[in-house]
Amino acid sequence: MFRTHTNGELNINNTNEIVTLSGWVQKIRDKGFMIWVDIRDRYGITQLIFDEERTDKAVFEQAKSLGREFVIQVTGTVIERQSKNKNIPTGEIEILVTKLEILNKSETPPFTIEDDTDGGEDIRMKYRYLDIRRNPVRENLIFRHKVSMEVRNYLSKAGFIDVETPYLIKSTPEGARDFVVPSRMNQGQFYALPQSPQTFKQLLMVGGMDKYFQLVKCFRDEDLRADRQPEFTQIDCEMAFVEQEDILNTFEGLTRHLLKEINGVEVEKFPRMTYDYAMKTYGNDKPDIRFDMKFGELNEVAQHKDFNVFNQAELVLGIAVPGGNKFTRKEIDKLIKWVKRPQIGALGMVYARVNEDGSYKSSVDKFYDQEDLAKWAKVTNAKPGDLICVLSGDANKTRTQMSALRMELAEILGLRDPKVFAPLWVIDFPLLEWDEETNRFHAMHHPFTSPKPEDIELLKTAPEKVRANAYDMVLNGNEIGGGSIRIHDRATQEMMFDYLGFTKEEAQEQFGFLMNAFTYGAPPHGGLAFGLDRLVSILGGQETIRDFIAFPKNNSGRDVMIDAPANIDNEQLKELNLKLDL
RNA sequence: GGUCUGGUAGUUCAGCUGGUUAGAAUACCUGCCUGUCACGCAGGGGGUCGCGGGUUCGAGUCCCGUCCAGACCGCCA
Repeated sequence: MFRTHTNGELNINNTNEIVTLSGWVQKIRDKGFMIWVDIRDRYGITQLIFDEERTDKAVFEQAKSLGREFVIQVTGTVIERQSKNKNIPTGEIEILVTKLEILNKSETPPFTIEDDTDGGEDIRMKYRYLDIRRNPVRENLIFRHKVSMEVRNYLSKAGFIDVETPYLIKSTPEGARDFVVPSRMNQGQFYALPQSPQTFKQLLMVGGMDKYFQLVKCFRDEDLRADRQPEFTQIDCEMAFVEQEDILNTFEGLTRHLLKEINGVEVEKFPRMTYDYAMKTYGNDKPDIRFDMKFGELNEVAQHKDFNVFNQAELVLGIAVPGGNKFTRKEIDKLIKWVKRPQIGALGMVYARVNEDGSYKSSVDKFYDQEDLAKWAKVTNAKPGDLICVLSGDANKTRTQMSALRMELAEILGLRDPKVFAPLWVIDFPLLEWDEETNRFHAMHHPFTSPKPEDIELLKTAPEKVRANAYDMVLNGNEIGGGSIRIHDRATQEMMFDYLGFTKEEAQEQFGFLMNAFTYGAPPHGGLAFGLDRLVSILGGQETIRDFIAFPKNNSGRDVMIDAPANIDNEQLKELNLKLDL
């Protein structure tokens, strides 16, 4: 037997018991006459003691040979410590060791296995198995486990059936780039890894499964970000015989359950916001509503004077920064420099201070008097002590820039509290989106999304105005889930493919299986998918999803631990009938 | 595909307008230490300054190229 107890459970009540413990050497404190060794496992830390008087000489010498991260097994007596450590649960006792066995030695690890490690991202990823021994990473993985178990339990109890769908499927040109897998048995042909099990879950609805869910890996061959991995996990769900309202209620229920069980937070009914409103008010389809700073459109109150920058602008936008008047000139200059960075791309920023006495001081006093600025304050809802920031130019660009500035300001002001949760639904997304590159419409969500019946007529005259039965769940400025009511009849689906620029033959070749299925009694259905990695990281209060993934990829899509992707040898290429042209 | 930032000891970093033998902390090794728990004290070892080229009497430092890492933009139905 390797252990009678874990390293986190012994306390003063176990005094005088003879126990066996196993674990890793966390720390050795050699005082000469006495050696303390902290032994660690997943459950905690227990202090071992070896001393000249009470410990057998051979064991004492053996203890001197230990090093960091050695795996050891000890047997000894639980004794009360002379000086106690109140910071850890086992801090009142220690083990007077009578038998020490080194189960495995260890090289000196490349970084310290501590909460505040000295290791950088790169080295931690290369030795991820050591990184996982650290409390924060281990706790994150356990946290993820808790979230996914809550999800499974909740959905299972609600009658959802977990069905696995295939990973080796067919490449389609819509959406993100596919990861492809060559087929040996079908030379010259390729599988694709699914970007999502979309069509399969719809076919499950045709198959009468009614309520389906799956915690499923999805793959997208696109560039990475701090919150984006090439393989990621979705909580994928679909329901038949439902309207949008049923789906919103079901998954609002799930999210509320998670916030309560995982975070102990009760939230109100989720606010709903149309896509148009979100874009106009926050410049963004995933607004962070933990704080206010809504956009105010200043065209009417700022375009009557000689200030040409504003007069020539399509849109003049202002936001009121709460308490922003306390910013120094230097801090404001820094903000101006920030919006002028190429990533943001604003040409400048106009600002107006709202003094405590209600008077104004702006960077454009030459053009605007107190009365003008009072109107700005009204439109942006600025109060005394605030700072009004104004950007102008092309409408879409200005909204995007202001949205970035709003988030930056919230960050500076500490308004993005990870312990505060502000979920909402964004609804009525546009069905189509014009793509400049290919000069045609793209499905904004995906081509299986149904248009709102009352907007279908617009498809002929103003396709960009057609709204879809599509919705996103947004939490703290992140899209954590999205879905739609799907098309479930062949004619509408054919029409959609037609609008998206597919020929009849292309549509049939790529999605014939789905449209055929629709002709055999497909029920009305719809669903939603959550990004589990992102959801977990937000509930866990952290920015990056990487620390909630056991073995993540780096910025360039590489696994630096196993060094993948890698070359394959010529034999393998030959077997697949592939030639490299590099 | 693009913008920005970085690459110096095992690790995290400092190293100014180019100028002796490239530093600190931590980790590691040795010794000392009668209750440590971020133990303490003394000593020691440890460097292809990412790589290639250039400018210069002289390059960690300046220039060009390149590779790697990170953040962001494009992209992510």
